[in-house]
Parts: sequence; C-alpha cells; structure tokens
Amino acid sequence: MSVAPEKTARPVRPVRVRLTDLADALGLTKGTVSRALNGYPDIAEATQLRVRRKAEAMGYRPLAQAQAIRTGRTCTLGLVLQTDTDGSQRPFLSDFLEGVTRAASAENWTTTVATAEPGEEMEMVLGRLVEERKADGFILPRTHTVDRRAILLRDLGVPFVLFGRVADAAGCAWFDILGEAAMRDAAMRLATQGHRRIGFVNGAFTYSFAGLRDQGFRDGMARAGLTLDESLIRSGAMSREAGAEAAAALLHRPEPPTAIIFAVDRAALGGYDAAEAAGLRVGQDLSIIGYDGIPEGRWMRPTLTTFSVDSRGAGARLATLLIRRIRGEAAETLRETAEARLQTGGSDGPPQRTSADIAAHIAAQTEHEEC
Amino acid sequence: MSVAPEKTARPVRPVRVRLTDLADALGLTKGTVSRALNGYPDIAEATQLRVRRKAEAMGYRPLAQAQAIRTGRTCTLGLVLQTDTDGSQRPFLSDFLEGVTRAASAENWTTTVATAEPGEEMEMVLGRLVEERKADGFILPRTHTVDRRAILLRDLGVPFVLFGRVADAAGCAWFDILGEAAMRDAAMRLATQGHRRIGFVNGAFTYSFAGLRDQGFRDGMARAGLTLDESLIRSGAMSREAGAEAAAALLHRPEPPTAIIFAVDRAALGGYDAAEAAGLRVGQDLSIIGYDGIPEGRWMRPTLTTFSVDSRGAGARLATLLIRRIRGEAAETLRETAEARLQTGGSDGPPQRTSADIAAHIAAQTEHEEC
DNA sequence: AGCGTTGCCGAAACCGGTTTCGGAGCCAAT
DNA sequence: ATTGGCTCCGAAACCGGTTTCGGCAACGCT
Repeated sequence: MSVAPEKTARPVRPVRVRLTDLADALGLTKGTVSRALNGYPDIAEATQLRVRRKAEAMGYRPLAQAQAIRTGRTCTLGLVLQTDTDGSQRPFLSDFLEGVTRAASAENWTTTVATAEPGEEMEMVLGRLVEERKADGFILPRTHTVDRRAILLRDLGVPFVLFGRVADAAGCAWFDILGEAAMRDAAMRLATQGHRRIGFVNGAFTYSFAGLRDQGFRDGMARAGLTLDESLIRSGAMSREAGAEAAAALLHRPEPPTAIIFAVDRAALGGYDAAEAAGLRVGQDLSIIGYDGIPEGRWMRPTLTTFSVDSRGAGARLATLLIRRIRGEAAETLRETAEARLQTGGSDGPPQRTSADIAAHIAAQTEHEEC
Repeated sequence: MSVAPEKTARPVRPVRVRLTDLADALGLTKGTVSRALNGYPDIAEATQLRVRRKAEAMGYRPLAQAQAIRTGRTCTLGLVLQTDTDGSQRPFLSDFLEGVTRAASAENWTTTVATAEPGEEMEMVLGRLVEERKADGFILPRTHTVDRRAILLRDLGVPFVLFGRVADAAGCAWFDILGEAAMRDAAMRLATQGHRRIGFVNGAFTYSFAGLRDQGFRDGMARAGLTLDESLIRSGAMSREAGAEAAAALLHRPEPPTAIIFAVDRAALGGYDAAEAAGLRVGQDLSIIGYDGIPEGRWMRPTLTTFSVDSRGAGARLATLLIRRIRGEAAETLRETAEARLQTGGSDGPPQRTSADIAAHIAAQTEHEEC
C-alpha cells in the first residue's frame, strides 16, 4: 500500500535483535529473559518455553563477546599450531581444521588459531591468549612426551585436550589414534606374509606416539613369534630424507630386513628412495608399511600400504571433547581413542628374496660403486 | 543442596590489570585513561605519555571483547576455508595460515577460522560470523571469477581482502601473485630452449586466476614469436588426474607439443603420468613447467620446474592489508601484487624429439597396445 | 575588568549481556 | 488473622571498557 522509498535509507548493517528487544516483545525484563534462556531454575517452565520460542522466532543470537565480559567465556576454541620444522602436519592440517571448525560451529562455537614454534614462544602465545581471554580452552596437536604446553595450561587451570596420549596423565583429556595397534598389526601382517626379519623405523621420541608405537611393534613381533633384533630398530625419522637414511642403514646391516615398518608415512617414502638406491623392488624385494595415510602414498609405485588416520574425525572429536571439558566435565572422563584403518597398497607382500640374498645383492652393488 | 563450588576454582587465574586499576594508580578516571590510550586530542600530551608508560609498566592489556561491545570491533580476522573438493589448497594451507596468524598477532589481532563448502553454506557461515561479530573482516582465499563471497560482503559493508584479483573490482582490496607473468616467462623460457609447439593446460575458469594465466601464456607465445595453436590449450585441470588426462589429449594430437605448461602444479604431476604412459621422458622428450611450488614437485624424477609462490608471505600481506582496510583505508588503495619465483628443476630443457617424432612414437605405441 | 576561548579532565551514560537481591503473590500451617 | 515458605519475576548492580557532555581553570582579547 505504501510508496515507501525510504527503505533505501535503511542502514547497511541489519539491525541485530538484542536481549532488550526480546524482553520488550515479551513484556519481560532483560534479566528475566536472560535467566530463562540460560535455564535458571527460578523461571517458570512455561515462561522458559515462551521465551525460547520467541527468541527463535525473532532470530535472537546472543553476542558472545557481551556474554564473555561477565561470564569470562567466549565460546571460542584455541588452536595453536606448531611451526613444525619437519612439516609433518602439513597434509593433515586441512582436514583436521575442517573437523575442528565444523564440530565447533555445530555448537555455535568458533575457533581461533595462532602459530608458534615449540618452546618459549609457544608458551608466550598460549599465555597471551589466555590472559586476553581469546580462547576458553585449547586443542594441543602433536603431543610431546613431556608436553610443556599441557603442564603450563594445567597449572593455569585452563581447559585443554591433547591430540595424543601422555604419561603424566593427571588433568589431561585426550583423543588419540591407537598407533601401537597399527604397528602391531603391521608386524603380524608381515609375519603372515612370510617375513622373518622385520625392521622398524620409528619417529622422534620427543613425540609421545613414538614410545607407544615402539611397544606396539615389539608386541606384534612377540605375537608373531618372531625374535626381535634390536639392531633393526631405528628412531627419529620424521622426514623423507631421514626415513631414507634409516632404511639404508638397516639394509646395509649384515642380516638386512626383508620388510620395514615406518611409524610415519613421510619416512616410508624415504624407504622407497633407499630401496631404489639399493636396487631393490619395493613390494617384492623389500616390503614397506607406513602409517598416517598421506596422499603421496597413493602416488608412489607401487602404492604405499599404510594405516590411514581420519584427521577430520579426530579434529571433530577433539573439538567436542574440549567443549565438554570447558563446560566442566572432568578431564579423566574425557579420553577417547580410535583405530587407524589399514589401507592396503602394493608396497608389501611375500618376500621374494631372503635376507641373505639382499645382503649379497647390496654387497655386490656397493663393491660395484666403489670401482 | 551442595556447597557453592565456585570459590574453590577461584585463585588459579592471575588477576588481570583492568582499566580501573590503571586509573586508580594514576589518580585519573577510567574515562580519561581510556581516551589517553586511544589518543584522543583532548588529553594533554604529557598525560598521554604518562598513561602509556604506566600502562606498559603495569602490563595493562585491554580486553578485546569488552572494547568490542561498545566499538563493534573485535580485532579479529576471519578466514573461511573452502572445503575444496580438489584439495588444491592443501599443501599451502600450513604456510598460509602461519603468515596470516603471525602478521595478525604482530598487531595484537587474532584469527578465527571456519570451514564451509563454496556456495550456499559459505554465505551462511559468513553471514553468521558477521552478525555475531566474530570477525571484523575477512580474508577470502581462492578468488572466483564471479565471487559471491565478495559480492555478499561488499553489500553488507563488511571489509574483506581477496587472495586473487577480480574483474568486478569495485570495493575490492586484494593481494595476488602475478600468475600471468609466470606463464609468460614459462612460454618464453621454453621458446628459448628451442620449443616451437608448446601446450598449455590451464586450471578451471571458475577461478579468477585462469583468465589471467591464459592471457599470460598467449602473451608469452606472442613475445617469443610463436604462433598459437588453440588446439594445444586445455583448461579445467585442477588435479593430478585431470592434468594427466589433459596432457594425454594434447600428446595424442596430430602435431603434439614438445612442451606443456601447467597452470597448476598438481596438474603438472599428471603431466608426468601422461608422459610415462606415452613412453616419453620428462625433461627430454617432453618438457614440463608448473606453477605453485608444491613440495611433491621436488620429489619427482626429474624434479619439476615450477614457479613457487610464497604462501607464508601472501598470508602475511593479506592480513596486514585487511587490518588496514578495517581501520578505514579505501579498498582501491589496498591492492598489492608479487611475483612467483622460478624454481628450476629437471623437467624442462631443449627438445630432444620433434613434434613429428613424438606423434610417430605415440602412434606406434598406440598401435602396439591395440594388438 | 569583563568576556569569550581553549585546553584538559571528571562524571556519567552507554554497550549487551549476566547475576544478585528482594519483594510480590499465593498457599498451607499455626 | 498471622506467620512462614515457595514460586516467580522485576529492579538494579555489575562486567570492562568507550564516548558524550559539561565544567573548571587559564589564557587572550577588547
């Protein structure tokens, strides 16, 4: 009916519905409405319902910052990424972030990320974020054997969730993938294929997963009834180069392995390099099994047999656990694990050469190179 | 009824220095102190100095959320990642994020990230973040030729910065890498090496970079004095598989190229696959030049010649540009570009076979396969 | 001396919520 | 009829800042 062109003068930003607006529309005071929405017991059941319905209808969304100034809660998850020198988190980060942010926003929480190198700076950044109330709690990826972040936050009384388990478990909530189970299964799988000398290239023991995977490997060997040769175990390989080096070292032993398990896919890729350098065919002369499920594995020839972890799922679980932690649940009740999924490729199989064969081959090759 | 538990949780958090504390210590009112810190002209120079010094000494840090409720500014950058089906942003994300967050926190800003798939959901997420004032502005990675995010935010009057240029430039600030310059240089480089038939496998035209790189390639061909064969141009290759397919199509032409430029490294990796399938040696029979600088390129044999972009730097520039935009600078004055850096590998070089040679080789091979 | 400026700061309102306190109304028990 | 307890909600303080307004003193000017 109206010829109202003044609509054009409407401010660009749509008017937000404030608590007061809601209260006015309901004929209540904002205090009452606030308590109704937050489920205080001194508000009549019927009123609570009425308020909730109206809030929904009017599209009311509380301003987290405004709530925060009184409650101290921002509804924000903190995620401080480590600038990892070995780039080990690269391929997963995208999926992981998606898991975290999606789970967070499902609860109407947000995620703030920061970056710091492990050590001093990391603690500074965490401290700053806490002091300025930029995050209500933290997700700590890449758990260290002795994790200074966890200790710091625990002392500060700030909620956090580890991606990875830790020995000093008091006050720690976590989510983790059972890497030890994967290492165990890998050893047993190789044993079933007929391998008797199996090497193990672990990651760095500064990370908490290394100890677990070491145990898992030993467990698998024991279950398979194979004797463990300590000289076939290496650790500290977090990169392709390091993996290649470790694998080469194993292959040059007097009794080399016919198969090598890598605790980290990146290192497993190095295993291919070492095999190539030694003139061995991966999957035939040398079996390789990795862990992580990085995409590069599928592009290798033969494709890498590995245990893939669901990074997106992990991120999602961590986010929901952290939210529950912040809401007050005890850390001890917030511990979850999941299993990695075996993703078979062509990099493992029955040994086509014996250990002695390989040793002879490599000896011949080395001699040849020296000419 | 249980005893109120909140008293026990009390003492852990260290006491923050509030504005009032500062004011008390200075013998001023909090209003005055606030204005002093924010550089209002009605506060004496001397007083401002005194206040600033004291604030520093007492370690005062304003609570961003508290400021926000009055000013509407959270000092927060928004970054909504697209769940890209082609995984194209994967390898860069880590560096990119580091650049953004580091630059942001240098100004004492924080970064909140969210995830959404392009389209409807993306706009929902942006809208929600804006309405709930979770971010003061946005960094928009992966600019589309027609970018709905930019249009939405522009209409809403919300500051944003594009990673990539866009034709509909009004109100758009951006940072971009000059992909067209790289494509041009690639063409000229190959021409100098002696190539005369050069193929070009572009990315998807839904992204704004594709048009630019197309121009760059044509420009390079013209400058090199080579005639352009439209049949040697393909587009839409964002993945390794798609790159392989496009490259294979080019190689099966009557007069195949002796070199192919890829607008995207992932596609370039597919070029290796196509070459291998065709029995051609990369770098000798077929030259390949990529763009992006993904780490996998360095692991290919021969290593990929490509133009590497500094993702960390890009993130950092985008963050600072966005902050300036939020602070009021005009979008038109906030446009920056940088160049990609040529990273020579072994995948290009003087052609060791002519186009006719290759055609014959492939014909023979195809015939052979048909037997 | 009178008067208008100007510089500088205090007082208080304000932002959008949360939380404490107290009181009105109702009912049952004294 | 008074008292006491309960339920339910209004009023107002509060959180930690920002911003408006007004007033006091010192200054310059006629």
